[in-house]
Amino acid sequence: MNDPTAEISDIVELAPGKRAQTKAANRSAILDAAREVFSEMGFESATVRDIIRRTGLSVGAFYNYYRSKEEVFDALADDGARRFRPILQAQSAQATDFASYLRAAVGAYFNFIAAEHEAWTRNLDAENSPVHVRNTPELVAVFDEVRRAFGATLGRTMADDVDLDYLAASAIAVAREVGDLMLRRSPLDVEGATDFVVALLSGGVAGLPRPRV
Amino acid sequence: MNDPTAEISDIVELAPGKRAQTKAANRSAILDAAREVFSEMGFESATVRDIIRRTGLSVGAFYNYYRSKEEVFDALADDGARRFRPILQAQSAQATDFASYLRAAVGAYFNFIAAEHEAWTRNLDAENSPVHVRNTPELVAVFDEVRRAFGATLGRTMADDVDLDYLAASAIAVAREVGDLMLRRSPLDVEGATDFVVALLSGGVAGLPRPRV
Amino acid sequence: MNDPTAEISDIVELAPGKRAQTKAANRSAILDAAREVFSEMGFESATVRDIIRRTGLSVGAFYNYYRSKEEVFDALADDGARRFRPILQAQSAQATDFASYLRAAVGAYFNFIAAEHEAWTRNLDAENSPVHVRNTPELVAVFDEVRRAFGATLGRTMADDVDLDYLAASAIAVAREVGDLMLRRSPLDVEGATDFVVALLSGGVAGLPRPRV
Amino acid sequence: MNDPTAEISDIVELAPGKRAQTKAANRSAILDAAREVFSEMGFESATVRDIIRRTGLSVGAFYNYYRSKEEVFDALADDGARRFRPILQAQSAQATDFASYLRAAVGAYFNFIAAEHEAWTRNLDAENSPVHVRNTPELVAVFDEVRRAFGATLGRTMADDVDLDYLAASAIAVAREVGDLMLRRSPLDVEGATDFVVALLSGGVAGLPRPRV
DNA sequence: AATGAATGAGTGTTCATTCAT
DNA sequence: CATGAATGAACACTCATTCAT
Repeated sequence: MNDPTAEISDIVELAPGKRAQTKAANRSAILDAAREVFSEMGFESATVRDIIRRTGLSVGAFYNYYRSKEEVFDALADDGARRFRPILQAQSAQATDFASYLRAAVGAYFNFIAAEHEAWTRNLDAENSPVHVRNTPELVAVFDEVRRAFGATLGRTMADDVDLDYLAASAIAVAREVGDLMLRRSPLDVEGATDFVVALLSGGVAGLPRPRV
Repeated sequence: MNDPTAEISDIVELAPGKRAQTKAANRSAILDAAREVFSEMGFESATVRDIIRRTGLSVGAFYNYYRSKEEVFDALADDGARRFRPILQAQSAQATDFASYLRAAVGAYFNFIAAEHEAWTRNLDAENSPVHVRNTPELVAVFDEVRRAFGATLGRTMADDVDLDYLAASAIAVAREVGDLMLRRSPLDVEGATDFVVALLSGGVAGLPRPRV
Repeated sequence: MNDPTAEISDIVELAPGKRAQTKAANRSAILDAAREVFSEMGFESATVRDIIRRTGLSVGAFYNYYRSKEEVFDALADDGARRFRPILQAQSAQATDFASYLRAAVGAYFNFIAAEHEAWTRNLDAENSPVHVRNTPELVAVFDEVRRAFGATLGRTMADDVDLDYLAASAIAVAREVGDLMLRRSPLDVEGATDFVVALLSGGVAGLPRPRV
Repeated sequence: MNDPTAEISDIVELAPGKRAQTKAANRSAILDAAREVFSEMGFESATVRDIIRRTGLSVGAFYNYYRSKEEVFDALADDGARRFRPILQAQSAQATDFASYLRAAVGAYFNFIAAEHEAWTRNLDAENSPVHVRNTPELVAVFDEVRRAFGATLGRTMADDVDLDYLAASAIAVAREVGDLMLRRSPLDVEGATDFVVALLSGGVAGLPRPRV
């Protein structure tokens, strides 16, 4: 920055914006790596070196993009929320009753995590992992969003004398657990998982769909 | 202490069990402190010093009782499981159908965590806590047990072509979430929470009870 | 001590001096254990607990007999020297020339370590041991004694224009090394080892005896 | 530093090797410090902090260069062996009989330790040191090499019915002891020490040279 | 005296973060 | 901006020693 030759070579060697592109690429490379690493080892166990190792960058570079390990973690949450919220809202905008909202929201969520697949590996090996794994921050953010949206939709649909807090928490928990399990199975069956959650939360055990073997 | 003979035997010979009493007290003090600390900060973030600080003991004392940080963590799981499993089994022994088992199991769980109250403070301040919170190991153990029992009961009741994995995971997640919320509320309403969970899982949103304000 | 019944039972149950006997026995039990442990693990690696574990006594008892780990170590040296010095002196009293003194001294040393056998296990597994083993303090003391006696005898025998320091150090080193090797072999051959050392130091390689296979 | 072009290239681009130089310097500074510290206090007593204190570096820096305390210790052995072995081999290649090999080997060893002087300070203050001193790993490695070479040469010269193990161990022990003493004297007399060892091992006490006072 | 739980300074090692190059 | 060596606070854990019983 205080090196004038840098400016020149920028112009000569790089297309305009090329540097900005690299910057953005690095930022997101770190973010992606962090998502993986935090998923696999949890926030505390993950080291900054674990993260940058996957990017090919240097430790120093990490601190050029994020001020701390904590900051990437938060950025991850922001990122997840920023990308999922619009999807969720779009999907659920036209929902009129609880069941349709539920289906839209859960479907959106499952499609989202299915798309992120790799990155959301998260609990895939939770069974045998050292137990000390952690919530990806994106989940937290997403859950907050879902919780809010849920509350709103429910308020519109049902008499608000139902225990909304309990219901929202329950629905989110179910979506989360089933989502994790869904990712663990192959082939990936988003529709089946969505059907299950919607059915369970709408009609209870009695209305549950039969899985196709 | 409230045993007058203790004073006498103290002088002549060691009060039988006096030392053992202190040891047991310290052991459980460490266990309690560990439960709190792991709840508040998670396994990784929690330091051995965090734990012993709450007991007034020394670092060395910690290692007199547990061989490692890991071991207290495991002991916590054992402890929780050991105390809850029999309760759970007793309660659910006579259950004949899914609904009755569900009610017995969930009721047992909610009563258990309600009784542990203080100790199970767990996520009570999760909202404002440093985000990096974690599962208490006891929960893990208990959940495993519940999951197993659930599978068994369900097999008896329903055709086993329902997605048992999804269902067990969902039920456990719901019980957990609602249980946490329940503890956060006052007055404590175990019955209400139990009703909610049973109703939701049995009949879906439609059958949900109305909360008494 | 402030327990009057103890005094009584001491008199009733134990022969007079019995207590003193126990004390002496404990002292030497600790000493023996320490010799073994220091031999096997070296001073630094050996822990006080390692030592008392072999005596059946308690940590506290250890500090009743010795003020510190260091003190047992020193006591070991004193002990070794105290027991070996008279033997050495008796054996070498009538020696008139270097060769006869050498034979007497080396023989005495080899017999001594052979007798202590077990305790002097010392380097027996030095080859595969973690390298970080240490000189038993007894060796140090014994060596000092040998060195002194050597100097004296040599002065009498040879013109003192030979390099006494070099010679004494060499002879001690040879005795030590060969002694260690001797203990490693079976059957134990004190005479053969003595012959070797005497021959080597007296007449060099040329005069060496042939080993019996 | 004494390279004028360095200044220029420093500004434009990193001086090639400048960093590498510092790294190498630090590495060897740590190695040297470790040699001293291990010599003075032994492996167990020596702390990593003791070592780095002498380098002015930080604890962390130590682990930048060596993965563990153990590793520096081993590196020390490698280092010593790597540097001495070729010298030893070169010196002893043309030896035809035991006496000439002995002279070449011992001479090489004494010259080596004399050259290393400072570093090999080793036992110089062993007399008043905290007793708990230890073999520098380099000695171990070097001794192994000497032992091997000795066996080979002796096999050629003498009937192999002499006790080679005893002889090799003895010769090595003598060289070591005399070497230590030699370093303690001033002026340094490598030739005198070599003469002594060769004479003692070849012809025994009888053939010993007279020291020049 | 004997016991063994308690103490806490000290050890090896890790890792987020800084900064000279 | 990138690099990666340097830093040092912090951690889990050990162990000589003390001391109440």
